[in-house]
Amino acid sequence: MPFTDLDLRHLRALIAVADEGSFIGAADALRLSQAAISQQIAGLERAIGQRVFDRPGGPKPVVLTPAGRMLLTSATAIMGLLESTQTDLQDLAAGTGGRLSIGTYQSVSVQLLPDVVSELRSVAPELTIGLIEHDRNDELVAELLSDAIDVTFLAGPYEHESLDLIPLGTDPFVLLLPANGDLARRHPGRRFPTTALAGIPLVGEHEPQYGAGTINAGLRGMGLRPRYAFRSYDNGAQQGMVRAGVGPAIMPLLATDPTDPGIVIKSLDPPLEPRTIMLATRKGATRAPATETFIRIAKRACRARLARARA
Amino acid sequence: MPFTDLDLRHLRALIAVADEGSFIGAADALRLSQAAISQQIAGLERAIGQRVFDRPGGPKPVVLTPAGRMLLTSATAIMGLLESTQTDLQDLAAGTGGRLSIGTYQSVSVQLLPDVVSELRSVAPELTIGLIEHDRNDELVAELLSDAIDVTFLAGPYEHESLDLIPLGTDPFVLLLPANGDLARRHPGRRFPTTALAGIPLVGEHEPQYGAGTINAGLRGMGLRPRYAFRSYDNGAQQGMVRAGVGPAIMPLLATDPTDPGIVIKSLDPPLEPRTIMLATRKGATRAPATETFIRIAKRACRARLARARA
DNA sequence: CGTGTCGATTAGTTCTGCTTATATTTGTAG
DNA sequence: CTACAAATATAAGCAGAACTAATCGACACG
Repeated sequence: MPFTDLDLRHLRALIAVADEGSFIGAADALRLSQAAISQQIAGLERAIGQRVFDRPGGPKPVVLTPAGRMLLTSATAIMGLLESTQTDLQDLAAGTGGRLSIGTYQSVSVQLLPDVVSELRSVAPELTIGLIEHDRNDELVAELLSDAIDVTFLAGPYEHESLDLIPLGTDPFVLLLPANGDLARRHPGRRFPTTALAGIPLVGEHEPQYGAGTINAGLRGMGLRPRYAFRSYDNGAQQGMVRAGVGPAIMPLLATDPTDPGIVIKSLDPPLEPRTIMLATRKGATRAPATETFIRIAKRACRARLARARA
Repeated sequence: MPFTDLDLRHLRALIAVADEGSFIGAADALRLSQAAISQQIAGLERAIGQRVFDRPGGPKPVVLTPAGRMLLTSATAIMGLLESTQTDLQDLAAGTGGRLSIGTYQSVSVQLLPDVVSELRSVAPELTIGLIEHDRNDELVAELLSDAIDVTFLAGPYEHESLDLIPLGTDPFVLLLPANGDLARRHPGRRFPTTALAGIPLVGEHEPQYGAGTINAGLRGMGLRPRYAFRSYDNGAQQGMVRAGVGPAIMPLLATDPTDPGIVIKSLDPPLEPRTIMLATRKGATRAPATETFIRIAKRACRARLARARA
């Protein structure tokens, strides 16, 4: 802890005297008495152990010593830093500036975020938006708790004692089949009996990810023992494998591309417990206005997007 | 002037609390009571108009708000800057660090400075030495008065009301003749009658420089009207012209290279008023210890160099 | 539902910083 | 050389800020 006797008053006085060329001028500029400036500078010189001004006496202006020049450089830098910090803080309070870092995962990044970010940009053009993508909830939570991000999307069901969770909506798991395969022909309706998947190798995610765990748990809960013919982290790759006939896939609706003519999408009967899309912030932590704005926009956009997808 | 209510105390408290995770810990670290920290942080929050910590209550650690993080970033930067400034100031006081900028002119740069700088380096290895070279006194003085340099060599006679002048020695004007020319044969002694230069075109400096003015004034004072066959800013070039038989040159002894076999050096009789080599600093201005050291070394080196040259 | 661990608040004291008034220093004019 | 002008330094007193000690209130944990 440097300069325990030093104070911003001292630095302000130093700058003012250097600017004005006299103690009296500085006193005038700072709305203080000449004696106050004299004492400030004396205190400053006592604190650093060296003189910062030469006082020629009489009507001549005071001039900086080498030590004074050195300290003045730091003092102006500090004042500049404080000034910019002040405007940054005001921007932060207004929600119009600063930086907002958002944690996401793949399907959200692709399906939901573009709408949210573009709307956020139109509301707060000066805001810098940062994205960090992970595919596992616990990685996103770790980023949040280390303050690397301000807010994150999470896939539920999920509970965590240090988080405030904001549900945005539920994203049902659906079945993807090749458009002209056996299974699609055998079950032409919009629904597909889940048990009919017994013994069929699936296309899915790798184990450690969120989706695979809940899908497998749900299937096992119906007495099925899922096996996989192909696994990928990438939603597009999974869909491609389905199209190529490698096997059917169970994916969250938002992770699919329903415009693909090579596949058909069917709902499962009985359904798996749907994925919840949530936002999370640190429990009890003050949110920046920009974060609040983001949450509001995300709620609305998510509702709209899910309604569109179900249609 | 930003944050007139803000104080280094506040920033120190902010840093301590952020480090320790609790007000009590920070109070302990700063050797203050818990109430003091609480009031510091309250004052800080009042100054910036926003909360910097969320207090969860109970045994949980306090956490920074977005505004707190922003301010903490600036606060640590400021403390770091102050810390480095502190060590810089100590180096400056000890004369072992920092920067010393020296103004010079050509003959000093070539003949005197190498010795001085090398000795200065051995005494204060951490010192950064800067050189600024001009050939006219007033340019050097301008640099000094604008604080661009700490000290400068000057060629005298010279007076200036805002300068402290330190004479280092006198450097006599000597005559350079081609070793085997008419003039050298006609005046074989160590001295040369100045009036015998009447009507002979000389080699010399361009007008605006220091030397030319005093040389011409001195010659005119003896009834001569000097004319020039060749002029150059460069001392070596002038000496080369003498060697090539273009004409004789009058130069300060220190500007000559006496080891050149193609020329002979003679003293003038009667002599011109010799050039004084001086150092100058701002009048009444505190000198950094490094500057004092430099002056001491320069005095000694100059005396030694002039004695050697006269031999 | 008490108990422990925090932070906030209050009251009182100390100390710092400011102001007014005066002394001191330096340069300049007569 | 003296007097004056213009600047900083110093002294004394006062007002306000900051600190301490003690107490209160909130929250978590057992």
